[in-house]
Amino acid sequence: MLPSSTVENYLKAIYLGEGHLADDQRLVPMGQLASALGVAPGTATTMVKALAESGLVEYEPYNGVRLSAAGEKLAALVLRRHRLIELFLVRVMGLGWDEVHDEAEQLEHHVSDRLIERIDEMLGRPEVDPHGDPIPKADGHVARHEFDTLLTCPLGERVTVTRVTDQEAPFLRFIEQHNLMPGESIEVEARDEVSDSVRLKGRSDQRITIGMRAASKVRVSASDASSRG
Amino acid sequence: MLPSSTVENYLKAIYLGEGHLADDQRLVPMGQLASALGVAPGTATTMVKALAESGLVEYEPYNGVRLSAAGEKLAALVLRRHRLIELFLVRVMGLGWDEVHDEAEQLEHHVSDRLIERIDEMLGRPEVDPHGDPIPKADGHVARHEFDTLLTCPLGERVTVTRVTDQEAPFLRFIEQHNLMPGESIEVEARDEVSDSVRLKGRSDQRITIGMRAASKVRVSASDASSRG
DNA sequence: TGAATAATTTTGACTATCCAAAATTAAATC
DNA sequence: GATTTAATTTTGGATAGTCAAAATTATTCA
Ligand SMILES: [Mn+2]
Ligand SMILES: [Mn+2]
Ligand SMILES: [Mn+2]
Ligand SMILES: [Mn+2]
Repeated sequence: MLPSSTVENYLKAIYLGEGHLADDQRLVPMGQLASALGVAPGTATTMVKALAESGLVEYEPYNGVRLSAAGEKLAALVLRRHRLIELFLVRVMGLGWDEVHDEAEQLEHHVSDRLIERIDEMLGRPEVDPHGDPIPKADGHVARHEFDTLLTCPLGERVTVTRVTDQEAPFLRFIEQHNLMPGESIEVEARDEVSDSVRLKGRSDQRITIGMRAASKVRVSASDASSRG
Repeated sequence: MLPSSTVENYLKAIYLGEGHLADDQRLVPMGQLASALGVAPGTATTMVKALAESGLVEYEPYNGVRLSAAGEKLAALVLRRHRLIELFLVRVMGLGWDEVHDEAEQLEHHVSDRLIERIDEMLGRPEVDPHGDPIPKADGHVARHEFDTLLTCPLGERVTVTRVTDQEAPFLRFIEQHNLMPGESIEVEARDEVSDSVRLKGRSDQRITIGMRAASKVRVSASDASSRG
């Protein structure tokens, strides 16, 4: 009865897919799901129908799929394992933040509850992973902070990077090389629609200009008093 | 082309099964293999024929199966991962030596070469796992020490426990509770065929009497100068 | 050496997961 | 509103791994 790694991957992909959507209409389209998982569309359809049978998702033909309460809890626990493992690999094993995602993608399905509890304890019950993604609690509850991106935050004010929402290694290495990792204090100097670019002032007034697509993947919060690492 | 965890488990079971046998006639019978893996006999037959197709084993119908050179190397690498993981879980994560085997049984298939290298480095290139089992090198080479068991070692001489060849948690807990773990210095006082028992003098002259079956699972070496932790 | 027993292999069938291509439905466009 | 396009589902088929039970081969033992 325990879910296979395939099932866990589907649930997680739906969970993450739902994130992009509004609170009411949170149906993930089949096409998006299939491409997120790297399977053919028909495969996703078949699989989702099976998941619906076992009560983990609700499926609306031609519209998409959403998680049931049970499915959402399971997905959150997979994500918890994933993110705790990522942080563990960076902090304890000394791996780079750009190489832990793929490793966690495998291990998240094969680590026992007992070991996860050990890791959580050893890391001091952390709230976020190396990319700033929140770590769900053991009961499946997730703290959902809403942050601005570099596209929506105020201009000319110091802000702190809180989260980088792209797991691709080359992007993460770029972020690291330019001191834009979570915790860094930066400022958006200007945005230009025409050139599709955003100009930043980074650590020690270092200037960088990045594209808007990239800018939308960096989340920030106001750099004043109230914050939690 | 990379082997599935099922294939890895078969190769490892054959490798370990061969251990019991003499150097010439090292064919593992199908029945033993099937029961080691917890599958039906017919399943093992089918699977072994497939392994033979891909050149990982040599299969003699009605006689049994042995590893090819390629299969032996693969098996040794799986065992390397298994044992490094066990030691890591005990030394770094603080798990008990009686609970790491099952965890390692899963993780051995899903940990990357990179992470294994990190673990090996972090542990200081260890030679043996928490049970005293030798850890194969990255090239597949294994140091095969031959040790006496408590059934064959000299009577009335101090010896050092080097290895405990049973992974069952209750047995390991028994060993631990009576200070018979690898590294402990003990002495066999007497053996009695009739009562099927072996009397030991343990740490601080503590006396224990165990059965011969159990005694055969504890390996020891002479307690004098030359030894390697 | 012939029958009884034990080990092994074969057969037929099942589940989970996947793909390619055809068929269908929905959305967009004229 | 009819037609083209895009998304989705269906169909037919494949692979890996498994089991139960029947058939076969080997072994034991009288
Ligand atoms: Mn995964
Ligand atoms: Mn992450
Ligand atoms: Mn295993
Ligand atoms: Mn071991």
